[in-house]
Amino acid sequence: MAVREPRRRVTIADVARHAQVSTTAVSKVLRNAYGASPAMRDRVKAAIEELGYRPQAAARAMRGRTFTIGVLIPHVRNPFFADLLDGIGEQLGGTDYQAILVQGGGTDLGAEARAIEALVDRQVDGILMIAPITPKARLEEVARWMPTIVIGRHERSTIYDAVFDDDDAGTELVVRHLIELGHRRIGHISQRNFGRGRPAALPHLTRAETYRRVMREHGLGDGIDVVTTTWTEEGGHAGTVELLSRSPRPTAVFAGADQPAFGALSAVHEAGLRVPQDVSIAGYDDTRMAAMANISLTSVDQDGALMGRTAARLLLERVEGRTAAMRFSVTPVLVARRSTGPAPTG
Amino acid sequence: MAVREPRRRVTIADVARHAQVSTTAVSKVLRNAYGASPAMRDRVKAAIEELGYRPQAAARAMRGRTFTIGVLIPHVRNPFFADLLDGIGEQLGGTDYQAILVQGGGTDLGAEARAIEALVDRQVDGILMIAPITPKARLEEVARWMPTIVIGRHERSTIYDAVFDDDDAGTELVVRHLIELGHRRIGHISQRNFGRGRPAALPHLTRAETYRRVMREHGLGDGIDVVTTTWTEEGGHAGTVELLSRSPRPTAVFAGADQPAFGALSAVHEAGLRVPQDVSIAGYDDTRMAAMANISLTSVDQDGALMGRTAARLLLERVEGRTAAMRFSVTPVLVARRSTGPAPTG
DNA sequence: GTGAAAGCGCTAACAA
DNA sequence: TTGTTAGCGCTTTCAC
Repeated sequence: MAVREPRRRVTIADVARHAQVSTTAVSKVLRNAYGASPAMRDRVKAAIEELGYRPQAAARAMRGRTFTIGVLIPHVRNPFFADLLDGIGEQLGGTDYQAILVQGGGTDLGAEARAIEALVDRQVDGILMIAPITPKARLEEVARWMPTIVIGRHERSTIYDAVFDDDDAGTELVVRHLIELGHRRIGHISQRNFGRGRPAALPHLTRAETYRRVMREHGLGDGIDVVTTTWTEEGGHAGTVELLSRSPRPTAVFAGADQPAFGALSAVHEAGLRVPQDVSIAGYDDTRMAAMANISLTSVDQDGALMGRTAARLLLERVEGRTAAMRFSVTPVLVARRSTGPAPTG
Repeated sequence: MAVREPRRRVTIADVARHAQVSTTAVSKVLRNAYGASPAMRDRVKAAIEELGYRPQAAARAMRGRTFTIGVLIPHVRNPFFADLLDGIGEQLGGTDYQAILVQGGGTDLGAEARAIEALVDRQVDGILMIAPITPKARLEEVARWMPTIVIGRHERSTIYDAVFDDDDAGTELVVRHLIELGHRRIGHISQRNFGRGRPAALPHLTRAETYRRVMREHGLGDGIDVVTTTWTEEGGHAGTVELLSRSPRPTAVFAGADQPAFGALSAVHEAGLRVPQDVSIAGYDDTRMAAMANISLTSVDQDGALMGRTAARLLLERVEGRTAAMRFSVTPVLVARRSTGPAPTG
């Protein structure tokens, strides 16, 4: 009972036989290649339909394309990545390309390396890497093999394309916003650095750097206070607990991303303090939860769907043959909500 | 500049030449197959190491396995699925199998069908389907081709394995909890039904059914009020706005899942009502956000990581040859928090 | 225990 | 325009 039937799959040869043509003809029709008369196209298409034929990606991979786009994603738990994936899906919809996702961990260089290799081993036609922590040299090594787009990192490369948010501008927006509200002691939650080498191109490092710069530019060097955790709800919570234990304690926290900001909100709440009367909280990413009325988190919007669409478009261009490197950056917008307010007086 | 180097990949033949053995020998070593002496194993392994050889999945797929597990996921935005994926990753880690994810949409039968076909076309060794809306007949058709585990649906099948939460028990827990708190008019937010045929096996339908049953069993048939939207923050918000417009309005809302529950919280907040003094809100899934102190959402915990681990384990068993069908159900636990409280008197 | 050789389904030279 | 044919990199008989 319930034995797997080794029913043979329909192949290109079956279609050819059924349509009374050669396998070459079928192959041409499948790829919309030159050299097949309209009449033959119709017959082949009819046969494909009747037999329910579907090309096997593995066999195609041996000679040509797999029509597969590999997406490296640190972790699906980050809601901002969902926006990126929406954009990617939008751009790929209607094409013959299918996106497959592989989780890289986001905090484990080895796991990410394995994820990238998994994609390479599976002969995808191109790779979209979302905020990889892998050293640039290795990224370029991969990019030499196959079309690659790196999302979220700022370095210049002549071998792969880059799509990123202007984290410097976005951070400046939030930090200035807080300073204009009268805050002088502003804590910042940053992420542990998991990569090696010179990874200054990663968002969390740019954000921390810009935060420091803007603070100093406003003569608030003494108000700088950075704690380093992971950008999760739990990490944001722990980081905020630490910041709140300072004396004097900061009157505002720039959490670096929405996920840790949610944890920050809960930590402030637990401490019996009010947002924003006692402590202002700001995030980054403008995820959907941030817009909920009971959360109302001030954040920075970087159009994730646009980034995703652009990245996918650039990748398809590369698959089609472009080799010149391109860079695309999104300009972020501050979305001020009720989690930030004037600094408490006194 | 920046031209893609068509540098040939290292193949099994290169390894064989380098180790002075046949390609057959290399293949045997790779698969830990019988018929290779320890001495030969060592030489081949050394050659693999030196040359940096990696097997190409596509070529393997032509004859044997791809060592790839396909995961169909409705949408990465649902945080509960992240728990499932954690469990799957945990179980697959250390094996030679790699999980690849494909998004199916969750609300579009056609998109899901394409996602499943994409997985089949790519010759994965097995498929894990998370809450598919595809008719059972089609699931069984796929399962006849390749090892399949269905997560989240309750139907019995002799062809695929099922891993699911006991939604009936979980729903009973929440609804009774609300009734015991004195609520008589309890609204419920359900999901539109996107599938066809007899999809009574999907979680949202079980939850709605059980909600109705428990209400009636407590003589609260008149207090039943179900609105149907999508299980997103936005959907939960819209559904709650509708429920709050009733007169008399419900004193509690069982949102069916955490995501819509978050939207419900925001809708109640916007209406100028207090949670739980005016309206109690309960979700399902016990996601991390639910535990945040400022949210403190009453929910039902279904151990997603355990479900994921189990599903992956069952799938590997099937890949190794098991054909008898198995079912595994997780017993949910109520997690009462501050979003639910006594019904307002009067 | 070892290796030669056939062949998986498809694409792309090349001939016709 | 059409078809013949030689592989792509691997696994798997089946001799030895």
